[in-house]
Order: sequence, then C-alpha cells, then structure tokens
Amino acid sequence: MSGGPREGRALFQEVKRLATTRRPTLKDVAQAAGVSTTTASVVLTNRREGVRVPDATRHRVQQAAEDLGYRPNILARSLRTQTTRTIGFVSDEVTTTPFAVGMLAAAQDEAARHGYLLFVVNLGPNAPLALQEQAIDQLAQHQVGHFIYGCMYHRVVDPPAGLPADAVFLNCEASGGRHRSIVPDERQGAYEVVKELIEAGHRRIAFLDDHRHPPASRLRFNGFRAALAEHGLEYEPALHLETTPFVRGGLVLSDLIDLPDERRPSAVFCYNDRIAMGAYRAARARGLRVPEDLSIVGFDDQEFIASELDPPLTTVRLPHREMGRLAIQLVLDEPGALDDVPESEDGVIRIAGELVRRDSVAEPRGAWGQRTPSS
Amino acid sequence: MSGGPREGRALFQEVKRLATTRRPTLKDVAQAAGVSTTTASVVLTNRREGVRVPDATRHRVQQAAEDLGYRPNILARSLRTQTTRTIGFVSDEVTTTPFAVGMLAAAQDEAARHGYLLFVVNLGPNAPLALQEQAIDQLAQHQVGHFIYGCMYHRVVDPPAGLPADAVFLNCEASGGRHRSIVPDERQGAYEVVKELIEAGHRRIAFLDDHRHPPASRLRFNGFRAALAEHGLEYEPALHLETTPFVRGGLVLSDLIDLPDERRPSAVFCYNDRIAMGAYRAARARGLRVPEDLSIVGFDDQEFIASELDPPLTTVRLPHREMGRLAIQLVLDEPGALDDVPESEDGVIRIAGELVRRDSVAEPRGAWGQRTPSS
DNA sequence: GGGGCCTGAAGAAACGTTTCACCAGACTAT
DNA sequence: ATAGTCTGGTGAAACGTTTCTTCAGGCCCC
Repeated sequence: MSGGPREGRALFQEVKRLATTRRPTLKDVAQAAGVSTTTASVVLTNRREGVRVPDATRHRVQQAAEDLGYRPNILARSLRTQTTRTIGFVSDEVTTTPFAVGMLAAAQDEAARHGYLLFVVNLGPNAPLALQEQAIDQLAQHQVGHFIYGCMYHRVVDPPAGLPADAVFLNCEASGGRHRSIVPDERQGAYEVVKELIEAGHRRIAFLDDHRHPPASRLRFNGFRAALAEHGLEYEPALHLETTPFVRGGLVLSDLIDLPDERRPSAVFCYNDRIAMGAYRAARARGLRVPEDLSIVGFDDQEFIASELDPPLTTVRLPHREMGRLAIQLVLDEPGALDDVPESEDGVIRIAGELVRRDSVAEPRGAWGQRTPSS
Repeated sequence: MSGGPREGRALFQEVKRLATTRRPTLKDVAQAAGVSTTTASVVLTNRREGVRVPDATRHRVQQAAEDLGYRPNILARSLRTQTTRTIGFVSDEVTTTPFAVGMLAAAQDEAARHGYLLFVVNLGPNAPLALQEQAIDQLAQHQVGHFIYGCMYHRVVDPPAGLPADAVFLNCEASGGRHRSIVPDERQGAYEVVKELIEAGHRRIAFLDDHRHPPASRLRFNGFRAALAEHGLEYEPALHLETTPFVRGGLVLSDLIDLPDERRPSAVFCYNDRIAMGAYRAARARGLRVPEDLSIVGFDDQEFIASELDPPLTTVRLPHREMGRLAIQLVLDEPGALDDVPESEDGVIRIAGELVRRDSVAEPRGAWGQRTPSS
C-alpha cells in the first residue's frame, strides 16, 4: 500500500506498454493502481451514485491512468452500454456545394459541445433511394443513434426507409409528415425584404421567380403578395417573371426595362442573389444605375455574392447556422431547444431569416410625387 | 435437418425479435440456421480460405440472416478485429467555408468507394493546438485508424501531437517534414495562366499579389516570373502590387491604370478570383473594357465568381477534388495512387491545376505593332 | 484393418468496457 | 453477545463479434 513499490510497478507497466506498443487498457490501470477493473471503471467514469470509493483510492487510480496514458476504448464502452455518442449526418450534397455549408459547420460545433462525433455522408445530387438506404444501413451498423438528413436547398424529400422516427430533416421537408423538419421561413423573409422596398416608396415591384423550386418559391411568392396586400398594392402578373436560378436568369429583367414608363417597375425582388447579380447586369447594360434608377433585392445572402456586388445587395440571410444547431439539439432532445422558435402546426419548424440592409435600395425616382398620403 | 421445423423456428425467432424489438445478433442467426456462431460468422463474412462450409449450409445461414433482417454490429466486429473502417477528417474550416468544399466531397466519395465512413470534425479558424489535440484524442478513442488534416487554404501548419505518422495533410504543408502533404501546384498554375497572357501578345503584365499568404503567394510569384523569364520578359517591380485577397483588394488596380501610357500594363494577373473581380470593377470605373482594353486573369476558379463575371474570367482551377480523392487513397495505402502525380522531393505532393480559358484575355491594343519577331 | 487425411463443424477465448450481485470486515445499537 | 448497517470494495457476466483450436466421423491407402 506504500507509494514506493507502486511507483515502480507503474513504471514497469509504462515500459512494457512502450515495448509492446499496445495501448493500455482499463485492466492495466487497475493493476497498476492495485484495484479491480470495477473500481477503476467507476473512478475513471466519475460515477458517484451508489458507489463508494474513498478519495485516496480515486487519486491512486487517476494517477495510474495518467501515468500510463490511458485512453478509454469507446468501441468497447459503446458495445457494453449499447449507446454511441455519434450522429449520422447524411445529405444530398450539403458538403459538395457552398450553399448551405454553414448548416454543417454549426451542426458540427453543436455536436462537439455535447461530446458527440459526426459521421458525414454526402450522397451527391439525386442519389437513388436504394443508395440512400444503403448509407443509412451502414450508419446503423455502426450503431449511430441519431440521424440528420440535410439538403442543399429547401425542398420536399421522400424519407428513405431505415431512418428512425426521430430523425430530423434539415433544410428540407420530409413527405409523409412522420418526421420533424427544419426549414427557413421563406415567407417571412420575402415579406420583410419586399416590405423594405415598399417602405422606400416603391409601388411597382417586379418578382424574378424560379417556380421550379417549390416549396421555397411558392412561399417566397406568398410573402411577396402578403407585403403587397398589406400596403394596399395590387399584385400584377405582368411583373412576375419566371426564370432560372442562375446569374443569366436575371437577364430577363431586360424585358421589364423595355416596358413603357408607366408600366415599368421601379424595384425588383429576385428569387435569389444570383438572379439579382444578373439583374444588376441587365440594368447596367441598359444604362440604369442601381439603386438610383432601379432598386434590387435578393434572397439567400450568398457569400461572395451579396456583399460583393456593386453596390452591395440588400437581401435576406438564410439562417443556416441556427438551423444546423437546432437540428443537433432536436436529435439530442436538448430541453428548451424549441423555446426560441414559433410553434409549428405541421411538424415543420420554420426559422426566421434576417433582413440584411445594404445599398441596393433607394427611393424610386419621382418618389415624392408617387407617395400615397398614408406614407 | 429438414426444412419444416427449421422454418418454424425461424418464424418464431422473427416473432420474438419483433416483440422484443431487439436487433437480431449473429447468435440468433446461427440458432435459426441450426449452426454454431462460428459457422454463421464464416458464412456471413464470406470467408473461404481455411474454412470449409458446404453450399447447402451456406444457403441455410444466408437465408436465416435475411429472414431475420440480420445486420452485423460493426462495433463488436471492430472491437474483436482491432480495426475500424473509419477515417478522421479534421480541418480548420473546410466545411465552414465554400472555398475548398470539393475536397471534402471527393474525400467522402472515395471513402465510400472503399467502404469507409468519415468522422468529420471542423475546428474553426485558428483553433488552439490544445483543442486540435483534444479532437484528435477523441477520434483516437473511437479507434479511428486514419487521419486527414485539411485546411481551407494552402498554408503551413504545425502538426498537432497525437496525429499518427501516416496522417495526410490536405491543402496544407505540415511543418517538420514528418508527414505527407498534398497541395495544389501553385507555381505551375501561375506559370500557365501568365503564359496564356504572354502568348496573347502581352508584354507588360501586372501582378496583384497577396504576400501575406505564403507559401501560395510565393509560389504563384515564382510561376509568374518563370513565365516572364521564359519569354524574355523582364520582371518589373513597379507592376507588382501588394493587396488584400478580397474584392476590394482588386481596386488597387486603379493606381496602375493611372500610369502613363508606355508604363501602363496591358494585362493583370490576380492572386485570386476575388481580386480579379475587384480589378474588373476598377477597370470599368475608368472606362476600360475587359478584355478589349485590359486582359485580366485570376486564380482558384472560385464557384459563382470566375464563371459568372462579365466577361467570364480566365483562371486556374484548383484541383480540390483530385486532392481530396488522393488523400483518401494515400491514407488507405491504395496501390498506384501516386502513379499519376509527379515525384516530390520533399514529401509534398503537388497536384497540377488546370487552366480554364474563358473570355477575359485578348490581344493587347496595338498588339501587332508590339509583337516580337519570334511570336 | 489400422493409421493418416480430409470434411464439416463446434467450443471457447478474446477484444475492452460496464454493471449486477455479492461480500468481508468494522462498527453500531440493543 | 448478536443482529443489523455501513464501508470499500471484488468477481464475473455481458455486449456481439472473430478466430484459434479441437474434434468426430468417413474415406483412402497400403
């Protein structure tokens, strides 16, 4: 029980470990400390309830563990406890594309905060259901207990079989309504950014839309109309153009610029920032200055685009980081995770985006003459 | 040995499984098939050498496994075999930022091809060494056998302790020279894109540099000078401007445009695409057209920037996908992985980028008059 | 007709934990 | 003095695999 021989023994063990290059196990620690593995386990996992280990013994075990450089084998622990602290993050192409990369980063941060590790599997665009299920099966064989299914952009997906009921869909809505989903509040974002235009005095506002991407496009349209309606403005189908969600898609703005003065819009709401980038180009090609001659707003607050346009673009920031963090909190059943978000009726949790005011909005030319009495 | 009772038994097991919601184990399969777990294991892992199991038995076991919906428990297997098919991908902020996202995607693809799963941990920018080592320790506790350390941009890093000797550094160079590193061949890329300018007839080429980012900046500079030298052109310090690697950094081009005619550059090589974006803006502000009045080239082929500028930018594509794939192949010791890449002297593997020709390069004005006899 | 070999398979240990059940001894209360 | 309680532990099973060793029985060969 004296320190001398024990130290000698620990040293011997250490030498032996280095010689055999075997990582020390709990048994080694127990032996070095002169206790049973039971005691060593109890001490090193810091269990207190129902077990009595005097401080002297505790310290002896801890010292031995440190001396030997003991690291627990999580595999063995997980096998025994039948739980793993891992989360499977499967996605279409979140990690492939720079769009929603903040979701993964925030999820990783939050997982680390809880001591969890993330298995990330990126299936690529349009992976067949069978491939998706195979990936989930592989994760299940690794005994991962929690699943997040992330999408690059907001859409509806068919949940692959094998996904447990408490899986969380991130940036997409699971069809069937049996799973929780976290998506941006598209409607609210569109409402706010369009309201920003209206409050600047605009009355004729175009919408460069991409209706091939429901539900985002439908919801942004709803927000657009809601803002219009709330301010007594009429929705004008002629100003609602369908286009593609790329820079070149914004070039269709030319058609609207060609309109006669009284029918021409003084502001444009673009489905996303890339379309807005194209709209800038179209405006400039016609000699229109942004925002003096034409106000333009976008959606997404896409990195390297929105803030780098000239002038910087007023847009709506997608709450990707908040969404990623919440997804982890939900799968881990963190209490209070939903305190900050509004109640959802349909199991779909909508996170508000944030209006980012930059320099692409100004009063319309002749605004003072156009102002309604109420403003 | 007849089918009848065995089928009944399998059915019973199935019912029991559903009732207890316990995942069937190898023992369940063995019992259902009327063999030992040894035999079941041999059959289901498809081992052939040294073991003899007649086809009839094989089929019986396989059938039982399928009937029960047996999935092996990888944790138990890994514990026994002392190997896991997992790779730890730790990075500063690869997953946080859209720069090098292709590396992770390609790594994931290649890992999946080998049946490996990726633990991804994103430490954030400038994580203290202690935090890095803690993350590596956590992965080691999960018994991950292979490590990749990825960086957002090409730089030199101090390898955190705990990383095994066969870890691969991706998009960064490990100081100390004890590890393998994979980086883009900056010199070659710069050489090629500058040569493109020279071959278009340019003789006065500016370099908008960012020397705060060695080694990339130094190597691109080397490539720049090599191209110059090879074509008998003199390096002119006055045309080498130091700036920041952002869009606004490109605005320093104004200073060069102000130069008197005979000293003004007819082309600009930008350290990266964002600087090029700023250079476009500066040129346009002075009424210069790209490429008619000024040729501009960049570096990176950054998504949503290079291809979306007006005109689209000639640049060098960073081989992120190739690098990510190779990293996996190296840690997995795939034979022939290095066949396609040139031998490296210093343990640093340099992967060639690809010149992407777009529309930002033209002959200089008055080029015919300036041409040297040789061209 | 007996030793050797081949076939087909099983028993049990091992991987590194956690945890259930139990226990020796000392002390306490009656 | 004895029964009960508390302290400080320990032994061994269990988690689900893989794999080493062993073995029964049948056949072949001489």
